[in-house]
Amino acid sequence: MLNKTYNPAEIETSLYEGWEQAGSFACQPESNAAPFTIMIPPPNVTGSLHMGHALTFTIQDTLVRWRRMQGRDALWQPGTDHAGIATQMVVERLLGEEGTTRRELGRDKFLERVWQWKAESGGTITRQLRRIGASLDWPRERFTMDDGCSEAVRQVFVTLFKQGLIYRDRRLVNWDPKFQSAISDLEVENQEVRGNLWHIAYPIEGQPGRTITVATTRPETMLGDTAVAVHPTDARYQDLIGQFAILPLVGRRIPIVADEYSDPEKGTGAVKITPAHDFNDFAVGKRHDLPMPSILDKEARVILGEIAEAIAAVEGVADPAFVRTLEGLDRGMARKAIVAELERLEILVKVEPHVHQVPHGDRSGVPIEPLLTVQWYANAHELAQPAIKAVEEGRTKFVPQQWENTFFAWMRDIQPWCISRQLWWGHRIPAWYGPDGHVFVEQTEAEAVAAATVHYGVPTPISQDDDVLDTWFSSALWPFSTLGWPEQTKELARYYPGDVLVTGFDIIFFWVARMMMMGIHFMGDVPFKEVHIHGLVRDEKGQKMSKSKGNVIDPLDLIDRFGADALRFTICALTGPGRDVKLGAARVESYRSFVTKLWNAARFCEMNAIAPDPTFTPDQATLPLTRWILSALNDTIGEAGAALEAYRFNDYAAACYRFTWNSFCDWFLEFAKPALADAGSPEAAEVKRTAAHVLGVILRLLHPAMPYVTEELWDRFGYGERNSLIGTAWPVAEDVPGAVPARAELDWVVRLISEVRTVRAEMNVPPSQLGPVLLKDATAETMARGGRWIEAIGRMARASTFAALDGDVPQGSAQAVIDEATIVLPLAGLIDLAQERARLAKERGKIVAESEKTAKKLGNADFIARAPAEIVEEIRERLASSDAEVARLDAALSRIATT
RNA sequence: GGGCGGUUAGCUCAGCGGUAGAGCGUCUCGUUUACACCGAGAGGGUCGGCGGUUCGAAACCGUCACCGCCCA
Repeated sequence: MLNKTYNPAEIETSLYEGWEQAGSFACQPESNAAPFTIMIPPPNVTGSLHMGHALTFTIQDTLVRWRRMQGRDALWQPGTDHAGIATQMVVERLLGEEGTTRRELGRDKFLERVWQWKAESGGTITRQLRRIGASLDWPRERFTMDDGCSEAVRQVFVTLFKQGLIYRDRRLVNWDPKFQSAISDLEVENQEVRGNLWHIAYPIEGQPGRTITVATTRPETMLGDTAVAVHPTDARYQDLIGQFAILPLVGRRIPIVADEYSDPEKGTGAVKITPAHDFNDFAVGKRHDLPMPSILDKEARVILGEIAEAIAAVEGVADPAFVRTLEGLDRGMARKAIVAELERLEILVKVEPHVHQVPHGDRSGVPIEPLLTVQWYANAHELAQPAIKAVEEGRTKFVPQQWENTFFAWMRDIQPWCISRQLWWGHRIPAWYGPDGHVFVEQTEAEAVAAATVHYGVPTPISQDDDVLDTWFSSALWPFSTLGWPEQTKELARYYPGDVLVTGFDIIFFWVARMMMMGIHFMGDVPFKEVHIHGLVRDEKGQKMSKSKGNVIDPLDLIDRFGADALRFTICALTGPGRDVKLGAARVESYRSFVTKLWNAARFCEMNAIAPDPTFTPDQATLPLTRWILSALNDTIGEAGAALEAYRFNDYAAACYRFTWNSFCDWFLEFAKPALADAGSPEAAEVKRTAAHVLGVILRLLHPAMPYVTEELWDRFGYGERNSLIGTAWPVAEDVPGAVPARAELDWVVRLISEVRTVRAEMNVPPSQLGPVLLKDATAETMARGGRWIEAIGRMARASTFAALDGDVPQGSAQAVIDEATIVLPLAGLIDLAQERARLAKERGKIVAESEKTAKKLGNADFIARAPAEIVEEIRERLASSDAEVARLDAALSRIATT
């Protein structure tokens, strides 16, 4: 016997282990089935499961389980990426707690330590993914730092280098002073900061007393100024273009240049140019061929080395002694000192409070310092072109399609991709330098040594580049490196390209773009045929979840409280295309009711000895009841499949919910009760076999969304072996004979019972009070139909008898209209006639309004002339039926009119 | 400043040319042997504003307002 209530915690773990041990998640490379491949954007190895993961993995698992049931050979490739910065940070923090540092330990020991950490703690997220039921092919789990992936990285790097698509360059990068590494544009977050706009007067050379006032948010960078820029058309400064200003504090003469970058509307219209510490200034510096001295070091402390020769004493403007005191100061301290000195010199004209965007490292949280360094770059512009083309040509499709625009906008304006990172944890760049700095890029040290020997003519010591590659460099290879590339494995041939990449829109630039570029370049084909972009998970109020807001919901907590199925079904129910998902515990709690409802329906079936009968097929149905539910089931199968096909998880969930609760439980099982009680009849046998069939289909339809409870019920009922639902075929609609009349009949019964219930409820007739249900003016066919359902009408409409009414309506009757007939409920003494008249009048009012609306439409000659004939016909029928209903209501009213 | 998305019942959303819908919540009734994580019933909307196209607009077009996100 099933328990009275469903307890997810009791069964989830053992069901999952059962599937996993049975190899139910495994792909079948040797099979003839069409493959279905999903490559996950690998989660960060330091990560733990958050609601975003719960959303994306629920969607993916729903797709994978569905396709697997459809007979596809599903490969859902699991794994994690090595998350260079994040992982290094985690391990450094541990070292800090132990009172040591990465540098004290040394590179090799540190890396050992990271691997140790990975072994102990790197499996958190993969364990948690099991809790939500994700059916990933675990034995194939990969890690971006494992040997195979690392070999792929080296091969790709060397190949791209030799193709000229990877090169070293000295340019500005986003420098994170905390990690002391370059970071990606995408790891930079602009934060609004309340700062100041400092207006500083720069004296004009040779024109005593004349100054040009620049406005800046970063006065500390002025040590590195090499120009002042004004807009070419700015009338205020025309005569100064080509002149020189004296840079305060430093004493260097710097040109005043005309450049459109300067905005006449902002500040004073004159801006100081510090090419080595600002991206815009760098561009100005390039255009005007300006020197680019760096005045901040890798920890964002002042250095004077590159401007030492320029430092000069200028009376009242520049004091070398002051400048020398700045050396080694942190950028914040330097700002204070410089502002104070400018004040003292009385060349600080104005300080204006100013709110502006300051770039911050998304992990370190500190302001990013643009820094001139030599880094490795990939020519993203070139790699992007085939990726753009692939999307233009529809070889990769975005769903919803609008995200293509985001992809195009990013890819068409893509900047050189800085791929080197000044970290220890990651793929060390396979580049070695000779004593003269000549670079040898090879896959192994031995090959590099050999190349160096050839180059120099004698064996020559070389040393490897200290830097590692951006984590995304290896993630970009994931769709093929995990399949064994560069080996030409059978998996690679079979599962590449993948069918769909499922991810959030914030990931388009990260994985989607990069996987596209690398996939096309190295595999000659796109890495996935579709990209399904889903929304973000937010809290109930629509706020983004964040630790600082304290509104984070832990999916594991929700699973503990309500079960994985409830969480998963909630996610499906709330996931419309391109919509964010607003999720709170209350939503999950309410969808848990659905899981319980299914459980209880199954329990009811069990109590009535409903058991699977593999010999049953829908074409054997003979009764209106069974034909009706089987036909409705066919509709649901169609809706659910079409919804999943279109990534409309909300429609899929709603179709299953509606059928299970509203059709199967509310009506079918209720109608089935007499047949079930009368176990011996052929009708009872058919109803039972049908109930078992329908329940089995419900379990199959719901399995992708609610794998646990459906598998449990499937097994307990004996539809199949233990853990077999996951591998059972997805249902298809099967022909049901006589479906149309069966549906007309049951539809009528449902309407009759509902009408009677409505009238009784509105007239406050207590359910315990039974009464006759009489039909006036009903055709013989209608009466026969009602006669077949007399038991259900009695039980569900609280009817003592069901009969035709030939004579007058009994005193004190309530009435309602159904098709050609009028329902008469003789309730003398139980109802208030005045109230009943009011009720009928109100009903009549509604129908009259409807009738008038349609009549008006038909009175419009243009409508008759221009609307399609079938629409006109439909409106005519609507008018006829509403007029007929008004007439019946009028008759009903006149029967109980006061006299 | 540029772009994208949104604005429909108290809440969350579906509908995207032909009678305004669902789930949840609310109210009323109900312990009828699957289920109170339940059953029955009800109430609740000039579909953000204004124009336009059309026989017909919640839907299509224009415009404005407000909200959210992305890029400068």
